[in-house]
Amino acid sequence: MDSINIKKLAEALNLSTSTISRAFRDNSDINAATKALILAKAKELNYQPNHYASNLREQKSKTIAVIVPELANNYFSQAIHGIERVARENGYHILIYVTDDDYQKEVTFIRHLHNGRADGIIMSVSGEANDHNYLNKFGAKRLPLVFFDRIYEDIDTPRVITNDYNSSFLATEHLIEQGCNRIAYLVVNKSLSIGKTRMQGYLDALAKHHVPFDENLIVDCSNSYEENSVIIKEALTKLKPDGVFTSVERLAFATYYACYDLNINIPKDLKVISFSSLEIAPLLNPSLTTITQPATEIGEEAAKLLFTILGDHADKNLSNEVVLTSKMIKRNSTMNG
Amino acid sequence: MDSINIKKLAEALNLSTSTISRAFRDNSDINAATKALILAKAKELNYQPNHYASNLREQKSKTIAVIVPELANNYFSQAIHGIERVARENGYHILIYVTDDDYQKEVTFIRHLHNGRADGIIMSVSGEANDHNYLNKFGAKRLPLVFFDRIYEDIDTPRVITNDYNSSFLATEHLIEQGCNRIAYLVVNKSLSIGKTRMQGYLDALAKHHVPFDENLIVDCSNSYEENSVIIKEALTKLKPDGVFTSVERLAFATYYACYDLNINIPKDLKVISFSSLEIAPLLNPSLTTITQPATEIGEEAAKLLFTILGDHADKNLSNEVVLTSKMIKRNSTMNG
DNA sequence: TTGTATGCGTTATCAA
DNA sequence: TTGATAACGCATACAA
Repeated sequence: MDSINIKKLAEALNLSTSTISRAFRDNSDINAATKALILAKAKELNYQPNHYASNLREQKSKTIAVIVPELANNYFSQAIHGIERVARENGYHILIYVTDDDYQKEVTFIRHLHNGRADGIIMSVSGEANDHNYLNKFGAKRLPLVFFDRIYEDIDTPRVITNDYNSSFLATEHLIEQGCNRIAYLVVNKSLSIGKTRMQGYLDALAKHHVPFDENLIVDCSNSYEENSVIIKEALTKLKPDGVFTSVERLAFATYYACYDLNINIPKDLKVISFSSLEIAPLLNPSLTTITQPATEIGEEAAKLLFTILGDHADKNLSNEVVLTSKMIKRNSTMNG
Repeated sequence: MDSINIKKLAEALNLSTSTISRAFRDNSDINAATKALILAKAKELNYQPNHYASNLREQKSKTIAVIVPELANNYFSQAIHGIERVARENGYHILIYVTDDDYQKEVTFIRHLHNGRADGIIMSVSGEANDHNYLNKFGAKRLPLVFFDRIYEDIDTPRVITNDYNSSFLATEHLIEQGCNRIAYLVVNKSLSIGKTRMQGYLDALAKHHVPFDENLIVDCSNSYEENSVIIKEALTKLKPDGVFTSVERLAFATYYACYDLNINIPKDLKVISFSSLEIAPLLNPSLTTITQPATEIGEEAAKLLFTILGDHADKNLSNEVVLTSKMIKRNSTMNG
């Protein structure tokens, strides 16, 4: 192996390894001149302190892991971008893990991360329907963890969420004001906390406006594009809703496709509103009314929260929950005439 | 520190650390019974071999770095997803770095990755316009590197690309066949190899069909949304093209917005075709004719290529270039009447 | 301000 | 089949 290391650099300069080491650590006492000398020679020889040796020695990795259910989703891409930015500014690196909404993968990822590879975890969860008590099994050794968007309510850890209840309430109210009284609510997994919160806003808005609630109008969809196509088409033809509120953007897309196929006119026959971070919602046919979550900001806040925890050694009374505000943007998919 | 390590586990079982270590390595000779015993106890105590110690010892990290210009882009999200999948299957982890199209960041990332943190790099480049000779400065120590999509032609390293020249040729020909003879070509950076290749297809198609080439119709755009809006509106009004071919999807979106503002009807007044991996292109108004790259597959191939290199110790004659095929999907944005 | 010596947690070599 | 020991590359306590 002809690769450079601290010892060779030390020999080349006729110095000891500790002096070399000090040149790369900001706090240590070292003569400015020797430091400059060392850094120059290091550059020449392309030397960098070995990351794994440093981390083994210092017992931390300057790395955080990000676990998301999916990547082909504007929301998560933007959130990751936000996390990446803040991490970079703090000198941290990020590892990405995609669960594909598979609970088992989530458990495996988390388990394996507890081997020193990461100093902390930022996660949007996948397994609400399953036992998430596994997170409590690490005892005091559990890595600092921050949830964003999709959370486990019974796990006590900081989280960044949006005002979903309120947004759902307003979205439903908007549909009612536009004249809808048979509003279908499309959800991927009713038992997900995010699904439940969003559904409650829907229910309460119906109640407030004395719109009768029909349980059949809660349509439970899947993660499969093909299955959803069937489910939604059947719902549209059998239930004849005049409004659709979808809890995630891909269900809105599926609704659009279904309407194209079934010759249902949006917004004339059916009004559609959706949670979505799609930047080109105005370009859809028709332009889609959205509840837009501040995805990038959510990622940034989650990262900041994690760094606060990682930095703090005493202050444990940091705010445990950050709630950001989504914005409803009315477009043609819910307009009249 | 109450955390578990190999020594404590050894003590707990009255065994030596070497035996413990062997239980976790598949190749070593070890009594099946003791191995089972060790693994059971390890699970009980939540022990996992420390990643950094292992890596320091073995001089490899089982980690690859992925560097992309941006994340809020369907193409790169899908590509990363593909990379992630293959990496996972091979027991590798992935680090994500976003350059925001900043050459300096790219250089910094690459430099810092040469400290053992990653075993290899998969990158779509950002700095074609700059000096990319920095990649040759590492000598024999340069990490295995695979390019995808946006490449440096003068750097000798494996790459995964698509048949861009051909796609551009066909796209331009399609517009000509639809009756266009003033076809604008919108590009982000003319000097990027990907921009050049794609442009050549455009030029050759014009030539083949004896459509006069007007240099002004090559419109050089930027990375700023606002700037592009101005540039494109001016191009549409001054140059009066009857067709637009955009080299990246966000320029197609910008064109749509501009046309909405200027009351230009697509496809009647202006036909639009674009490179794009947008899955909801059919939902746009009007649905967008695209040249769709197999983004996920590109990511997968890039990862496979890298793993071939990482695995190979002798066979250096592996194919240095993988070319995948894009597909043109005709939709309403280029249809007549 | 610099050098010496030790240990971080693991794996490989060698001996038992 | 198992154990003792050295080494991976670095950072710190302590000595000089």
